[in-house]
Amino acid sequence: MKKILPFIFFGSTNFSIYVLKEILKKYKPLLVVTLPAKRKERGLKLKPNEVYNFALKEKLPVIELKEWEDFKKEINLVKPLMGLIAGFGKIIPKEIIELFPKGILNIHPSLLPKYRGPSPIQQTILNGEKYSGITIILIDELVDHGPIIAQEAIELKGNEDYLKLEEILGKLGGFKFNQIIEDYLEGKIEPTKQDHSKATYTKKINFEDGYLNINDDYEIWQRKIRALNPEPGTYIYINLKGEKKLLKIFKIEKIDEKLIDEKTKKLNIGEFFKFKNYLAIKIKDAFVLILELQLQDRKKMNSKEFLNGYPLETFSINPY
RNA sequence: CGCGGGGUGGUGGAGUAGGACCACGCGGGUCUCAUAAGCCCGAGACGCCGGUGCAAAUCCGGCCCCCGCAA
Repeated sequence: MKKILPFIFFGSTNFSIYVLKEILKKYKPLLVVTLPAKRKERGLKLKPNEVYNFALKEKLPVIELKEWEDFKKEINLVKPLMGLIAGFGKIIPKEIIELFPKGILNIHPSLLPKYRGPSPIQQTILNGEKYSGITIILIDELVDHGPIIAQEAIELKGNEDYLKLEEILGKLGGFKFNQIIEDYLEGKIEPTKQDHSKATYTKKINFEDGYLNINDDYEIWQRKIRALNPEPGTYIYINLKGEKKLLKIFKIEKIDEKLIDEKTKKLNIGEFFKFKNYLAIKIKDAFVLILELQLQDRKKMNSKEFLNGYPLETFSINPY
């Protein structure tokens, strides 16, 4: 039987859902708080909020946070002992934190103090880290800065993509929370200060970060592709019938040089060629087989299909 | 009403008024010791509704769907 823990859960991303799902195996929150559905994407349509829908499906009380003032009233009604944030996306003001007797915990998908900020998962992959993990902290007024309650590391295989790592860390975060929360509430865990001198920060990922440069190493390409899909995507530019077009790249493989014929070996960086009917390109230190791609305005497809419609001689690299 | 691109045989594309074309795939045949090879033959398509025209994939209006960017 699920135990009701007197806490409020704050979350608004897929990471939040993974965490919450795991917690629900053992506990139920008093309330789920998420950010209001925003008008976004093509046509600025109202995009349904995943966490909100998830909470409804699980029959959990859920509200959308609009004004902090209104939220204060909600707190007075619910009377939570503590809060838990996992992928919320909004900074909680000090005066709100103070309304929770046991404070607000945050499950952050990195080994703090490394990778504070908005894109810890992406940065972990981009930097080719061997380890990742989650940290549960007690929040203070600064972002990802509060003392550590618990931490759990995992070893990375080196082939995780963003979605996979988000899932792994989300589940791990929820699991760890379940393990320690009763001890925490009973005062058996003493929070330890982060070593702020070792802190590193991540920034918001933007579209430009997904650009794949033909003068970069294969390793960089492959990390970017794993870290930055599906959002914001990784891409190169090509000239197609006299026009510059965006070409998104979703899946690549390094071609074993032993399988490359003499003629292909002489290609310059940035030249395309055909390998086993798939599209391939020479970059700085490798011959790269492009498996899945998407031309601007068209659907995602494999490069065999792409070459049916756009033979090799109809396009070339546009190096920015 | 954020900006923009697009819906053509099974797949990817070309085609802005008058014989619907190309590549891959598929079926049949043929060549080969053999082949995801080559050659020959073949089936198969213009998102939906309406309008203008002698004539519409192509022009006009409405609808549906897909996609890139931006936020």
